[in-house]
Amino acid sequence: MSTKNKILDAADVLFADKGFNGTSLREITSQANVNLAAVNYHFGSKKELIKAVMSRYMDELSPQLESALSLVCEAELKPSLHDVFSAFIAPLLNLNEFKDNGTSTFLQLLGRGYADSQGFLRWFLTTQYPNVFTNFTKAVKIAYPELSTEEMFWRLHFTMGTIVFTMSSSEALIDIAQNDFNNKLDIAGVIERVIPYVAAGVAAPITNN
Amino acid sequence: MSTKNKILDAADVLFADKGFNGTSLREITSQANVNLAAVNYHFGSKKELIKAVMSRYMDELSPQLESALSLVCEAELKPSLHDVFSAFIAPLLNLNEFKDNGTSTFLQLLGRGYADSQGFLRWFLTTQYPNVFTNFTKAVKIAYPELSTEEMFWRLHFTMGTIVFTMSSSEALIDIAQNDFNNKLDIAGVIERVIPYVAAGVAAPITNN
DNA sequence: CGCTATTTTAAACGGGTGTTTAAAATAGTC
DNA sequence: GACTATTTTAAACACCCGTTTAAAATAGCG
Repeated sequence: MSTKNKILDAADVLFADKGFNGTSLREITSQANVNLAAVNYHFGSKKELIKAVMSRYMDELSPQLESALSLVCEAELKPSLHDVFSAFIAPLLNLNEFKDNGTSTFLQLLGRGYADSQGFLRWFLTTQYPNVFTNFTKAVKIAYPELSTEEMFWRLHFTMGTIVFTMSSSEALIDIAQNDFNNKLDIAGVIERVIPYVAAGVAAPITNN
Repeated sequence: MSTKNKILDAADVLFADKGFNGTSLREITSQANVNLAAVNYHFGSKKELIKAVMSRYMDELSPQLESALSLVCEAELKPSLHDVFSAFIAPLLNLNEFKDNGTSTFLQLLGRGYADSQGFLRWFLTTQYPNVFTNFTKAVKIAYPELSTEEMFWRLHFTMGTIVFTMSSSEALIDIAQNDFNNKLDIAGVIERVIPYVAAGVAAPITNN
């Protein structure tokens, strides 16, 4: 395996676990059995390494997400919000075949990216992968046309928050669920539980103010 | 003003803005016009300072929250979920009188605490202020008795995620809302928008699996 | 005032950070 | 097989971190 991939593989697990700021290049390179300077040789800087880690997932995910969403939009029947959000399930779970624990790791990374580094990752995602966002809002608009653009903006951000936060602490939650309720749950189970929640949230009655 | 309070005031703004790990003691003390060593003299360590910053808010908030929730529980009519979640509004907004931008700052701090330092703040809150959690789950149980304890566990965590994530990036979102929709919004407006969302999410139909 | 206790201060400590350097090792090509 | 280009390596760089020290300043009090 190439040095570049060894670094990427070590980095995304550590980044997901301890955050971008909380993971040092020395941890990454020693985990990857690679010289410290290799990161700056192959990627240029730590910031570029972070971008590369995220790109590896997004380049795999975003085409699947786009086609799943356009499939929902072009269906015969008008889709429900539950249909729209369910379109995310398969592409997200496919990340598990792309890489071990890919789904969980990617969603944790997403959560880290929103908290660390003052929103630079948000900028990166929305500028580098804008189609995912526009296709998604288009699908929601079809499923719930009464919702104003502004109201939708807020509710989609609430949804983003729910997903990202849940997944970034999903391992701890799964542990608690297993201890307290003796219910063995995995990442797919969490996703199936969160979909009805966010669909109902977005579908909430419109407030009049 | 005492050195201790000067440090606390500088710390909570900086912590909210850049996270706990992302803020150095040198930034805090120079912002507070105070000597670097004062933090360790008055608080013992950075970790204890973080606890002190959170305690200052929680000690103000938690009694108000407890009484607001018990008031909802003891009302004549069975409360709706919207009633339960609305019980948070007044106590949270009261933080603005306790301190400038108190509501926004506190919620941002909460969001930071969940992301940084691998859940030590979650431990701190649930062990030091457990009544808030138990009263809240009690209230939800009254409003929606059909919901199993396990399902409630998950939905309350989703809710926590929505709130925390939204508020930790609320300033950026308010800016976007103002530019794109020319709609001047403040933290109270965000709270009023998120309440219907989370209430509907928790009230979602129960999945059968 | 004089004495003690508290608080503030400048300086240093030991350690970790991302990045750069220049030499050594390896791979690729004529 | 010699020569170039790419990759790897150990070492050092400059800087920031939380914490500690011991002396200086201040406050409180009989």
